[in-house]
Amino acid sequence: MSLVFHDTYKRAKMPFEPLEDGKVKMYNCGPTVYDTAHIGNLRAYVFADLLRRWLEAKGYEVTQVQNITDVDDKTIRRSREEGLTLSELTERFRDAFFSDLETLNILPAHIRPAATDHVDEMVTMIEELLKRDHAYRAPDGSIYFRVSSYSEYGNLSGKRLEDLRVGERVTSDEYESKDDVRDFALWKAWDEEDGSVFWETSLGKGRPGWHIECSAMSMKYLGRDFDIHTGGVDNIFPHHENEIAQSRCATDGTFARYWLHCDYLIVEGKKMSKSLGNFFKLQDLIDKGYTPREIRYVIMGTHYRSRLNFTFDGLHAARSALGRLDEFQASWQQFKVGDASAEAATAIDRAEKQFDEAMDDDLNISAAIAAIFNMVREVNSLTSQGVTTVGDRERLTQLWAKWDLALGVLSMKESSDSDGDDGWIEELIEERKQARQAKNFARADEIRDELVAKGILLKDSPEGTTWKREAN
RNA sequence: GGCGGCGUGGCCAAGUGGCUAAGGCGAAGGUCUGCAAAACCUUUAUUCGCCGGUUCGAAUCCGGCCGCCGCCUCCA
Repeated sequence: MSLVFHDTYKRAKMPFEPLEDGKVKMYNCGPTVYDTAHIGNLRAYVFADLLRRWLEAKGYEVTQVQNITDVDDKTIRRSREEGLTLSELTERFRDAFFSDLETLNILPAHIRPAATDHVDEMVTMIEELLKRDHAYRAPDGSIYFRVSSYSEYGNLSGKRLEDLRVGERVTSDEYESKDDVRDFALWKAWDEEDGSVFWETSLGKGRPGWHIECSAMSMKYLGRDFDIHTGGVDNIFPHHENEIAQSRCATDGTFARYWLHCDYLIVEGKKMSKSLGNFFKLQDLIDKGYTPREIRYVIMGTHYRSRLNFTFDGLHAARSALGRLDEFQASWQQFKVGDASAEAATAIDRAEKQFDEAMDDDLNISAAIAAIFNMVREVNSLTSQGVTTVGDRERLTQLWAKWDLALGVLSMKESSDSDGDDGWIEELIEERKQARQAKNFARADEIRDELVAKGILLKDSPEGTTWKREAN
């Protein structure tokens, strides 16, 4: 069984073989920090996290680099609007972004470079491109990459040079200094709009173009050629196409060897937009009473190359499904003393194998989760027959921990619940217990109804009564 | 105009030539319970947008049609 990934460049699933045995070097296109991320943005990082976790589960030593774009048109415009310096603005949203990642149990990338800290590397690369005649300086002082100098341009996105249409969006003013409308900026000469944002370099006074940062930073930390480059499908063109062109032309290398892209997220079947009222940031959902764990489960639950339909039904389904997994884990405590049973071992082994095969197949998360639930059902059934033992529990604990590491959701803490004092609930439960012992069921039911009205569900068992909050 | 994707049970969602079309949610029935809830078990698509074709055999391949959607210069 071998690991395969769908490579956008080859448009096919390809066996994954890293450059260096046992090691994977991966670059994720990170956010432009001009605002807090919405759940669509966050999907890309949940995906990258799942990818990294699975590679690590396979035993690879992963080096993950995720950049922060902290200088571009949007960050500059926004900082001026808010009356902040560029770094004041970008640091605020960068921190908010990191915080969102942590909330979603996304492991921090090993290296998280910011574009503004790597202008020197970008300048060096642009100089090399100029030297090799893949770039030119335009009359306005900006430097552009000459697309016609790279014959393989368009291979990633499947666009042929001659097909690229000059759309209405390309105003003639903005591009009149370019030799060819398809050429893209490597270096933007300073203008009024940039205000105090500029670097004085050998290239002149200005700032880097967008695409060059990812080339410079990925190669700085991962080497000329590295294994995986990820991003959203919207990055395929032009961003990644341009990265490939400038990187290969500057180095003669391969650059990234596997390109993985995740699709968009839509909400309730529609494109997320503020006017439709279906535009959500992480905190918006938490404020509605959903937990980060439920949100992660939903975002993760659809294959990364499919469009994810994010719905509130789905969020509730996640709550039930996770509850079932939690109940399963809790049920291990009831296992009787004894050696591992052959029946349970068979179910557990099969599930482990199915999970591995599913994830190895381009991260087929649906099939992987199905393997978990199949095992849950089989083991529950064995438990009801009194078959499962402490020996089985050991094996389950081990496998569960492995899956948890890979998915990052099994033991993820339910936060944002139980803020405030829950003592009143315990008091009512105690009163009800006494009423029940006195066979005063009328009062006992009254208390239960009262709690239900407040969204508290009771669960009676031989060990006592426990409670939990109902889905809102 | 160019390139590309999608349409599977009430909802979400795997499967892309052949054992009985995964799994989750929901729903129904059962076990348990003072009654419930929760939990657990069982059941829940002769059928994969429609029409043709290829094949011993198709949700899976080919053609046509219908419907939805993405990208085509800075948007994860």
